[in-house]
Amino acid sequence: MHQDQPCPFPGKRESGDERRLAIAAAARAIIFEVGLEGLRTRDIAARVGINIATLHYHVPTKEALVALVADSLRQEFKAQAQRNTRAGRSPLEQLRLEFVDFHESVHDTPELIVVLSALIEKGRRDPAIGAIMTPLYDYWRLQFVDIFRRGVSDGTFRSDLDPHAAALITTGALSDYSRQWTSFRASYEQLTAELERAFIANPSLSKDPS
Amino acid sequence: MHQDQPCPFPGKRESGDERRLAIAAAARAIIFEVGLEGLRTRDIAARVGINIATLHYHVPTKEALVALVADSLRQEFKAQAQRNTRAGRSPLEQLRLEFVDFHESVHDTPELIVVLSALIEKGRRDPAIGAIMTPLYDYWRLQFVDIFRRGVSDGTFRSDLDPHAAALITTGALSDYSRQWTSFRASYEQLTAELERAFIANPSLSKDPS
DNA sequence: TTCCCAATCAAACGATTGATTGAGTATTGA
DNA sequence: TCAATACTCAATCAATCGTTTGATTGGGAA
Repeated sequence: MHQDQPCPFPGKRESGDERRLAIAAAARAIIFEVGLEGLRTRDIAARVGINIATLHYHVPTKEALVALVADSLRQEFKAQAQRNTRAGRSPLEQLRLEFVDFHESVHDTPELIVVLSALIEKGRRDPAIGAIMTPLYDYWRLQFVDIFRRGVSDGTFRSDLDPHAAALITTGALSDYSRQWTSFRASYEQLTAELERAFIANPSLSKDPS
Repeated sequence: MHQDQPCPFPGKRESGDERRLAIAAAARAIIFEVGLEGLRTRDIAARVGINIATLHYHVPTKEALVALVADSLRQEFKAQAQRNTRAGRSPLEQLRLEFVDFHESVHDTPELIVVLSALIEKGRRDPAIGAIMTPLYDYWRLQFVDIFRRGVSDGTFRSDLDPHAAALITTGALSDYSRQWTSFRASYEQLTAELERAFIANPSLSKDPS
């Protein structure tokens, strides 16, 4: 099995944090490839390039390992959220920024949304995972709630728009698209364009009604 | 483990088809409870009330068993589609019928959409499962494509509406809702109402613009 | 009755699973 | 220099996994 450079300095050990990071990354890749039902501790250890006992030294149980993956996702989303501030931008600009960010995220790390979905589903049954994943998904949706709420106030979006429902529609459409884009006959651009048209205020008041 | 009346006539054996049906139902229930990663052939056998060897007599491998579950979903959706014909109804009526049908389906058999999602995700890696699940999900979405297309023609929906994109948004929002409805602050009625407002033609042409 | 065969089961097989043991080796601070 | 700490691994464990074997049951056809 492939092993992505376990250590930049051969012979030198990685620190505990680096190991845990590498373990989480390997676990993610495997979940992406064979799903949670195909996740084996031995495969993770092999991919990181360490012994199975070493894996258990850093992450005591498989349960803790899945929680580690969940937390690594949380940290990654948190970092992404802090990277680009949306201050001073109009609601429509912010919405389009979210669309672009999501597309880049799916393009750069396609495993991300797949693993996210798998863990959200697992969080439905496992409270420990749910405690991490549910707030994470909620946070993403609340970003849209905020955008829509302010867009309604300034007249960008329809006055009868329900921010919570609209946010739910948006995140649902985006995540569904990224899960299944292979079989869709609509491009991402078509999807986001339709989402915009679905929510923006009626343009016929300022445009020529045909 | 619980066992739901394996045979109406105690002592009499079930036919092969009945057994396979019961096996599929048991497997579905287990997938709903513990996910694909928790699915064990022994647990299925125990729930049906048969020996593990008998299970393998009817369904040779675990792989074939998952395929059986996928096919049982396909048959169920097919039956549902044929049950209620939408002939002679307006596009908006048909859209609302789809909303009601979906809500009833989620309410009556909440396991359905969960197992469906799990198998669609598995179908992303397993061609045998994908061959069953992808057309199934596509068919559902195409129902909406048809509704939107005809709704655009007769002026019910926006003239600039993209039927494929709108269908993708609709199915994505519905499936996402049913997967996560516990943490949403919007009700199903709010969701479907917002979906309608997102797609129907601008009412300001016939209503008083404030 | 006799034979056939779908259906069933108790028991076990070989492999794999997550996890542990105990003996190490490198690193660090005193 | 030395002991404590952090880390690693070969070897192994008990449990569980999907699957198989070989025998048995019972109803219908010949």
